[in-house]
Amino acid sequence: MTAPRRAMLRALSQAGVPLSVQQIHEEANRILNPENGVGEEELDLVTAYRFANLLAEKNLAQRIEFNEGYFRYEIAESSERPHHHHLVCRSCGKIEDFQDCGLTHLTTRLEKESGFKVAEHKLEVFGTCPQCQITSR
Amino acid sequence: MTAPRRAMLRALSQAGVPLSVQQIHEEANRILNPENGVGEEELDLVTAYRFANLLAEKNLAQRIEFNEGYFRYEIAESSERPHHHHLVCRSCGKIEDFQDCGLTHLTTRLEKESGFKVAEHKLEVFGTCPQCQITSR
DNA sequence: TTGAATGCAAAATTTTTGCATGGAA
DNA sequence: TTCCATGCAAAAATTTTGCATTCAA
Repeated sequence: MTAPRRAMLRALSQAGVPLSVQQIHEEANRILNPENGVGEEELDLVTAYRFANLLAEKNLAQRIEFNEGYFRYEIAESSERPHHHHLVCRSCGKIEDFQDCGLTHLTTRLEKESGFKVAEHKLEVFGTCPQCQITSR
Repeated sequence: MTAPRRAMLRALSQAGVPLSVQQIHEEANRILNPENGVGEEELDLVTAYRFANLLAEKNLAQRIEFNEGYFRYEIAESSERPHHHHLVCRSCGKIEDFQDCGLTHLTTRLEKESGFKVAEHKLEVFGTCPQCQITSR
């Protein structure tokens, strides 16, 4: 367990929302040394890519997509942070979690109808958060 | 309406499943001239990128993500092809559609609980298709 | 001490942009 | 004719790989 990895894990857990590799890189560098500016990072972007891939391979993190064209990473489900999905504000990017997606019913139905064995589902909900609804009026 | 665009639209509609830009490019070239091999395409990959972006901007196509790290494109919902989601085989890549995702309930609940105005949801289901379940035994 | 993780450089891949040409309407 | 779409070249952005060095255990 090295300092860069500790910083990246901390970045992920304190963010509380899925982060892109770029964001992991930025946040982790801030944690390592808040004084540093851009270009004087101690943590290389390559290391962030490698670590993110590693986490995903080992199923320690999940890859999430918000229709941005790249992955975000989030610490895997656990008893502390159980199965959940995201409600994303298209305007300001705010992310809220929600649980009880109620998809077990659907899963059962699909398995019956299609013969597939369902392993997982990916659900993200997009809209406008309360603040942005006011602002945009 | 040019030949390349006609071919790309036809590729999308005859595929019936969301295609990546690379796939749109390949399929459209096949349609334009089945004799051509790789490297002698008449349709440039750049054109496929531009057209895919155009379709998405104009809401004539939807961007779909299957956790592959890139977008797939699918002709937008219509009365002929109403709101649906995808059931994707992780083993062979087979894609089946399904309707009645039953998420209006969830949407209502989320709007009430979070104050968000929900605009859309992304749902994709992953698993193993019947054939692959047999093969992998 | 030793293997794994890192940084740096470079390469590979993917996507976008600029610009002159060509073709549809 | 006129403007938009295209191809080609090049650039930009993103992600991966190679390798020597460093560091945690």
